[in-house]
Amino acid sequence: MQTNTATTGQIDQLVRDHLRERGVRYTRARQAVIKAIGMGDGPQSAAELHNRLKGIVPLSSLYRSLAVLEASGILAPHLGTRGVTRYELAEWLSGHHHHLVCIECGKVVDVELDPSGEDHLEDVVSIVSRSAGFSLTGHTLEIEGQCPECAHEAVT
Amino acid sequence: MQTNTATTGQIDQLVRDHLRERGVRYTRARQAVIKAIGMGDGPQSAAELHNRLKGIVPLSSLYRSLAVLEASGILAPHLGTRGVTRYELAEWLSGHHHHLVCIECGKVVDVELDPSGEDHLEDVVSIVSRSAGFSLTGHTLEIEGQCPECAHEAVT
DNA sequence: GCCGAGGTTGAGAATCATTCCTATACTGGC
DNA sequence: GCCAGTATAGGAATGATTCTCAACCTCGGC
Repeated sequence: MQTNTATTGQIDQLVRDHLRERGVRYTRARQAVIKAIGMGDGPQSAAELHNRLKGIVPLSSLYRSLAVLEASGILAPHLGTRGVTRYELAEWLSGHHHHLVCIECGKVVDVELDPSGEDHLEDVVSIVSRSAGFSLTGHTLEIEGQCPECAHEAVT
Repeated sequence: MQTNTATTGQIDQLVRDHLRERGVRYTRARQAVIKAIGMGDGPQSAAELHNRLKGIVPLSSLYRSLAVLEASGILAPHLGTRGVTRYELAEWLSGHHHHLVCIECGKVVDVELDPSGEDHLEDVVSIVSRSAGFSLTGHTLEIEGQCPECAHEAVT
């Protein structure tokens, strides 16, 4: 579930416009990638996407499309589970959110904070980054735990 | 800089005791790894550590030591820049902290929040994870931005 | 409708981090 | 000092990702 409830079609249009503005083509492969990403309910790895797009987009093209879309600000990478990069729609498409990451299976679930929590967080973030001399571009709260399925298995 | 100012020697002793309790040997290679990690001021990758330990600990042993120390709760992995896992001392050795990550060069700097910010954050985290059915094990705030060096280069 | 420039694709090779395998070396308890 | 259980070195194997290069499309100009 995306935290914004834009439909696949709406997102497709937003992406199309955004790319046109920047003079980047929205080719068939890229459209397929966006669609596949919209189908999951959290960041997805290249392997997972390749699976969905089997026979449509070869792996090398898939990686290239991901790189282009990331460079154009459409996708955001999430470096979660060991060794694999998962991609999701950038925040301006999916809404600002944070991640619950399962330490067992690597599953990532998007969550939103309530407005007051988010405001507070942003204050803290900006103070901290300023004091370290960093020019701030974003933040994510990564919450680690066991997802319900893994917690259950651990008991059995 | 570690946020706790335990000396290398103190940490070494804490690690030694912790491992003994769990019946894990504190071999020369593992000691070297701990020392090398204590020398950096943020999480370090296997390659960086291998560089420091050139000729002392071969790569395969280094990885094995990292795995053992992680499993024993001495080290914590940080999956930062694309494709590389960086290790740092676990929080009970280095203090609870968050990360400022440079989006250009991948450098990671540890930061602590002030107590009220941290308290607030913990409340938020526990509410969110409970509502998703996750059993909470930890959290980190990842703040992204440009470090002073990279920001400066961008200007030049 | 045709052309050329430049971006894009496909397929496989190459690279990089990490893990696995196996023979050898060490350690602690007896 | 010997044994069983661990740990190590070093190289091969794996898996994700990136690169290379020839063939292919696409867009704007004619």
